[in-house]
Amino acid sequence: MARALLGRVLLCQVGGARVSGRIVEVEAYRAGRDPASHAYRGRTPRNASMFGPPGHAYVYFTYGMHHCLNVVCEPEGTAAAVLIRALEPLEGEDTMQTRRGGVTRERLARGPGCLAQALALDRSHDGLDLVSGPLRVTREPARRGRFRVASGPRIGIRVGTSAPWRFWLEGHPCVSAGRGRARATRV
DNA sequence: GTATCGATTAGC
DNA sequence: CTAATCGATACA
Repeated sequence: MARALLGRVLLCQVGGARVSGRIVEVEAYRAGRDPASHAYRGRTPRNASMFGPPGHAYVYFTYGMHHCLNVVCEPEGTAAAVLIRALEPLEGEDTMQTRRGGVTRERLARGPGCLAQALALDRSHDGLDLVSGPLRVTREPARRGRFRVASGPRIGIRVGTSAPWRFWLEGHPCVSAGRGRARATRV
């Protein structure tokens, strides 16, 4: 599921503007025994949407200042999700520039917290239907251009670090980390 | 009730 | 490397 999202377009029409970008980096958080998953210790008000229907958003707040967007994957009752870590901006670059404080195009949505800021996402968007709502992954086929899919350990976690469940378009300038020298496995 | 820690980021 | 900053979580 995580790899299937790479190269697809995420469209966001919240906050009175239309913004979109191509997904270039994701991480998978598995159901069951993935200790790095927010759902590892069961259902709470925070992670409830992870246990909800697939194809919906799980947006969480962390470090007292950042929001992050996930796509819920498994059937209702099974908590798995894909964290969307970075986008290549396509539409609404000006809007994203305003929200992000005038950083370079490559950095507009590079990193999960930056991505949510560029798209103006917060907890009010938790649970949104990503198929038909104002925030959605479009149905057009994935376009990965010249980029190949690479994989490696997930970022920013202290448990579950051995699983290579981070996937990105190798060499893409909008990927948040490990550009060039990352320990990566070609997929 | 208090203490600790984040699926992060920007800055030094 | 650390500060920022606050909700969730762990524990007394």
